[in-house]
Amino acid sequence: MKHITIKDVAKKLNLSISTISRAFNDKYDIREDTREQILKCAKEMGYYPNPMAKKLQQQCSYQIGVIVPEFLNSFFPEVIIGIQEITAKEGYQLLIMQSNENADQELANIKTLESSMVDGIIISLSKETKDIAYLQELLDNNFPIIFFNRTISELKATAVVFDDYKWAFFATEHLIQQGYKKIFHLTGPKDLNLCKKRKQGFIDAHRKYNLDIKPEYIIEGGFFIDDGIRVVNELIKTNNLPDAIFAVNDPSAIGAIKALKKHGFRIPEDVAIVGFTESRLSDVIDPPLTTVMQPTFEIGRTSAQLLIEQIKSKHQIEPKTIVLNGKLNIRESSLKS
Amino acid sequence: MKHITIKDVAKKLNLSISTISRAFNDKYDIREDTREQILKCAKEMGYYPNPMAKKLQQQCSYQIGVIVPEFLNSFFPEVIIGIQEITAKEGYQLLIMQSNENADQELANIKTLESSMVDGIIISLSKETKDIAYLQELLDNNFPIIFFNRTISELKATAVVFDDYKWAFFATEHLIQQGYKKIFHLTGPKDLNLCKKRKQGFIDAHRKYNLDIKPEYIIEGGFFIDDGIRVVNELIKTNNLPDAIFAVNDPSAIGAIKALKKHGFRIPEDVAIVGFTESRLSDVIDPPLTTVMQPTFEIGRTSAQLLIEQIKSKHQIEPKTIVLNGKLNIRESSLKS
DNA sequence: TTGTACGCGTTATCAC
DNA sequence: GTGATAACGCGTACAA
Repeated sequence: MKHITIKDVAKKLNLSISTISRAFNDKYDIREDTREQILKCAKEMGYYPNPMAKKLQQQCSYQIGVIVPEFLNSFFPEVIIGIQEITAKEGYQLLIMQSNENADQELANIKTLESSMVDGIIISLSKETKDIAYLQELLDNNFPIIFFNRTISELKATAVVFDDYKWAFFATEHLIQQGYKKIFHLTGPKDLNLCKKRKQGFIDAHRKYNLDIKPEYIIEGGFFIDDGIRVVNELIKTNNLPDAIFAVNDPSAIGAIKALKKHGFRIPEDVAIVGFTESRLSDVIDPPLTTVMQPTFEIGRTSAQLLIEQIKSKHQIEPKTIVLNGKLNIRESSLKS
Repeated sequence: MKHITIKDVAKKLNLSISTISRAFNDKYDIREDTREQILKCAKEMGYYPNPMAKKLQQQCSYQIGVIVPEFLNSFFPEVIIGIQEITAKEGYQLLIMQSNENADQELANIKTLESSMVDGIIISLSKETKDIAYLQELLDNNFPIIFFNRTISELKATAVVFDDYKWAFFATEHLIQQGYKKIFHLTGPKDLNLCKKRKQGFIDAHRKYNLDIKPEYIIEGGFFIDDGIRVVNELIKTNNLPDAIFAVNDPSAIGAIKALKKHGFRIPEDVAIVGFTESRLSDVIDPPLTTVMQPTFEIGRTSAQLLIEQIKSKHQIEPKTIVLNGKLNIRESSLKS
């Protein structure tokens, strides 16, 4: 099945290829009837411009690279759907890659995308990324990159983030207002901004209510179910359980719930739990998990919009940080009966 | 940041562009030392062949389209990861699209991918797809397409599927062997092969044990949590609960569990539940869900391998159906105490 | 309004 | 072993 080219159409209609081309790019003068004739004939012949040739000619790929740490949890897929919503409308396609939470893989992905000549990149950093030299170099060369959710302070770039501080504050405040006194925080990878922010929100909420936080109230956890299980098992073993737990994210919270239930503790009667980042799981776990809902689709849409803006504008755009808002979904896991 | 081209390298080294090109495509004669010199210099200058030009010249995009119904559940993401494993190695990139379980969207995706000149497509059909004329036309034109999981009988094409019949049979048999007698089956969209197969497995397992299936034992459900909830609520209302339920997939099973628990029924004491298609959720729900594990990554890898095979071979390849194997993960939700 | 001719950056087919 | 040169399919100054 050989592809029909512009030449075939030109030959068929006894016109030059430029005329055909013009009919398809409506920024040129062309008689309306020839234009219509061409479009009609082209459609009949099944012609459409060869994207490869077009890209080569225009020196841009109309493709956007997306790098996420993973897409097994629903968070990143939802963001990607948001991105796709915008980019599809503008005629861009997505090359989606995952870093697997691995900095080397991430760098390799970036280089692959770069050499694929994507017009821009939307990225959420892996949890272990520290070396940002290469990214910064791209940014300095005016290559369009938008960061979302997972960012690093040193990076001078446009980012779409969630107000982690505020909502961690609210989530903690919710527990305090429910009357819980001894509240533990399970943190995530400590280099990530969002973890720092969530931790700070946790601390400042206590400050507001003049509550003490002992050092052992803040425990290094992680992003996965297993992290929650591990940490809570340790607490149970050392007989040092809190009234309530504020986990850095939902999987971690779910791990905590599973471990507690396994040892016969009731939730929220014995220990209340609050998660972060509404996920499909929060409504499946028993009891349903109180958690902070992030505007995942919105994050995607905003990132995509900013990126396309940046791609289209030829001059440098001043980096800015967009902070999106969320919501606290209160469910059984944190309700004092 | 202008890109370095082959010309720049040629000029710098006082060589012709053909020589440079040869150095990068090692199928031609070239003196080893000039070759090394070129590669070294190119690296210093930051040159790499422009993929767009290469693609135009070679008339193939080195990109593969992937169309899935959704990627919010972990099933499709896992398949995609499997696909990526293989394609990345072979230098192909993925254009991932989702049909949103919508036949029109699916067709639009196919056409977009086609006009993007992807070298092939890997697709899992939406649950409502019936009109396969366009796909069949592509296939007849020798365009490489691999179907996985969701297929339609009429389609003459290579497919990678799961042995839905066998494992539905085993899952049902497991319930029967546990001593359950009145077992209901919640089905999925009835046009999909996999739903028909799972239903048949359910029926034949009963036949093997000479158990009757009354018509009302088979209930039209759906693929989502809400479908499970809806159906079970109806059963509760009409006071017609079974001993056990075999659901067409995990979300459906989880919906059933949620509805039952909400009305105070215990699982598995009052009603046992078995799901299908191991998902992240099956281990989060309480009690843990007995379910059939599909080799998601393997499905992806196999599909990718077959597709690449088909892309590389110029002549027609006889359609074949690859059937992959699974495993029954027995957990609490189906264990008679 | 339309046609001619060149360039985009490669690879491939010739000569030399 | 290396260098011209013609494709690949398109957009677009420039000429007509």
